[in-house]
Amino acid sequence: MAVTLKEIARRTGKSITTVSRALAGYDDVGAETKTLVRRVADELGYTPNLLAQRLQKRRSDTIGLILPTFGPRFSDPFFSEFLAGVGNMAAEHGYDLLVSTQPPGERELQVYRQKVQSRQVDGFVIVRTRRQDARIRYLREIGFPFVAFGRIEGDMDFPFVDVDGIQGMRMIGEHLIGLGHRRIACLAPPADLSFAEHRLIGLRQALATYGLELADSLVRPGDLTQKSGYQITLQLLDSVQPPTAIAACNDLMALGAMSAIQERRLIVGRDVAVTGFDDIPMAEHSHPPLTTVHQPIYQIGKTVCDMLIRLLKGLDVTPHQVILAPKLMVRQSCGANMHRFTTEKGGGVTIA
Amino acid sequence: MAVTLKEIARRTGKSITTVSRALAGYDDVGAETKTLVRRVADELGYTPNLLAQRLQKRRSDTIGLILPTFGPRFSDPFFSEFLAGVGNMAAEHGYDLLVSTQPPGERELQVYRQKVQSRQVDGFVIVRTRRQDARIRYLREIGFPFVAFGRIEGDMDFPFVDVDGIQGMRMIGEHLIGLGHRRIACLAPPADLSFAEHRLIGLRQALATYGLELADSLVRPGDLTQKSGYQITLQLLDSVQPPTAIAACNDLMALGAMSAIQERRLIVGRDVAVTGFDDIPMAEHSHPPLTTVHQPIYQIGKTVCDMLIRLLKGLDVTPHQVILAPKLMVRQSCGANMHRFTTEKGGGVTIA
DNA sequence: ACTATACACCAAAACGTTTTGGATGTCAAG
DNA sequence: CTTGACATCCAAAACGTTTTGGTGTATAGT
Repeated sequence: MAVTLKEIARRTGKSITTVSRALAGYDDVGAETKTLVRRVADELGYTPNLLAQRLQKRRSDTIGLILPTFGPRFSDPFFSEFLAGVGNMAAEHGYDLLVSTQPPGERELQVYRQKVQSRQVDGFVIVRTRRQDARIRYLREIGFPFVAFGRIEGDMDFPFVDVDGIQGMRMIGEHLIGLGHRRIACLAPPADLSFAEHRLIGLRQALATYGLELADSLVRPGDLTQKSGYQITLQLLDSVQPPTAIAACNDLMALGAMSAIQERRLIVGRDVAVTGFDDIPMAEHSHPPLTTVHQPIYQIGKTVCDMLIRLLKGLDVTPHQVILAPKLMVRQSCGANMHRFTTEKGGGVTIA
Repeated sequence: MAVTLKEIARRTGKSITTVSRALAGYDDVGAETKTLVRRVADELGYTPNLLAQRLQKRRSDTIGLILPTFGPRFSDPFFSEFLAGVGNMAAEHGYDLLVSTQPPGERELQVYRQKVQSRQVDGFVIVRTRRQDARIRYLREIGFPFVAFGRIEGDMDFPFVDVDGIQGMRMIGEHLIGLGHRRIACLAPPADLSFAEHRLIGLRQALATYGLELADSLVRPGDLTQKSGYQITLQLLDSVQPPTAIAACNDLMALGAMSAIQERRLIVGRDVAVTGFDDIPMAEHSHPPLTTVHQPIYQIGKTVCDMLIRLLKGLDVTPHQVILAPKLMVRQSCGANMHRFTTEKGGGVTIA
């Protein structure tokens, strides 16, 4: 059977109280008693029963993370990296990470409510915020602790971390325009996502600076998967006036776009430029390497989790709203650096 | 404050016992009392305190899943899909999923031990088994419930699900040989992983059937990432006698291999054939689409979790060892189906 | 000799639930 | 009027921990 405080108390001839306090290091326990208790506890391999501890302390020491999945073939390199960041930080502070998957919708909120009411978690990490985010509205309403990755529309008096999507996409836009592109298409995210808006605005800003406009026909909403990037790009390439550049709002769609372009026997970077957003590990090793905007996803996961833990511990959380500057990663899919891409070894055409 | 049984008892004028039993549906509670109690519970929005419930029931209704991550830039599409499968099945049966990340090694086992001893989880899902798997050895030793995805070396009297890697890789080998390849290189997984051995055996078997051998110099162990596939392939291409086909033991490395080949301005499928293993979502939409072996990862996640839950509930778990037949997905990276790849639309050379 | 002050300890309550082992009342049968 | 069966209810114990509010015993100060 599991070893309990009671058992240690019996063996040391002390009371349960004393044993508990000895192990916790209180100084109303004698030095000898302390060492005795600790020795016996070690010998028996005592580990406190967390369930009991949590009931008594009235907190679960658990952080909730509910992944908004879409369908069974859910596979997002973005999330696995984020998860690692959150998970490691949580573990570092002795918190558990309770992970759930639930597509956005009616039931999603139920899950949050249930976890709150049954006191299963002490706080939530919210990912992929929506412009109108029912999760955030609910949690704020009841005053339940959470930290979001991403912003929302309207009142934003809550802790979050976000990357400046406007600036990121503006950099992409300016870079593409600098390379001579004028007909730029955008593979947009679902419109209800917060970052969708930002990224579109950023792209529009870049174009506006040069007196250009983003034609509605060139803004194509996808679902963030490689497949949708692929399909939309095929359509774009088959249109009467295909774009010369495709700015995808995430890397997965950008990779799909590259596949589509290559399938049409066109050269990415030369015939059509492609850019992404996220800088997932794969971006660096795709062919050609993907020009994109770097988000330190792992680090963001850690930061978000750290902020939440500070919040839970009642510590000061400043700044409680962090907007990170994105970093443009110019590689070859945009047509810049083509010399590297073509001459390095295998010969072939050199475009200086 | 939170609503408790006590509060309901107070309001209904019944005892805590009766309230508890009424809600649980015991039939030693009068019909009227039952409805009364339920009504009041509903009105107050009662949700049982899971911490208390679990302490009393001496189980955590929680399944542990510890991801063996490597480094901070951990990003494996394989895991996110598996996670979704496990998570959904767990949720369906009212179980929580406790996710942790921990690189293999000394500390990893500590984490398992700690979760077991503190009664944080009722059972584990083990992923990416090693040939000598300390996790499995430990859990078996203490008789703690778990189900593994993957096998181990030696005594295998424990529940697991696995895909027949030998057969899968044999199919790959035979397919490549059928296409005329004789110099086949293998991008192998780290040797300590269980499936590494199986896949190499499968490939060797295929070659042996045709009186061929797998030269040691062509077996290159990687670390399963795209980056390592990329680097190893560059080395292979630069060697005196480059292979005509590269059989990667997972899709990520295969994708890296394709990048490397393309960077050398060679055509994947024509100049060098590439194959993968896993059939991650990305495989279908890479360029060219990746010939690989399909593993129903989401489904495996569900099955593994289901088996574990049955185990925990004391239900019959038969068969408790499942080996799934893999499915060869012939696409274009291997050089088959090249007509589709080249002629579909964009013109260019047709290789019938 | 009396009061402080510190020190070392502990019984009991509490956290919120489920289960155990009755208690009470009613009704029909004997 | 008893007896037994049945239906309905509940006090108390238990799960394993932490905290509260003490008690008792030296030692020091007056």
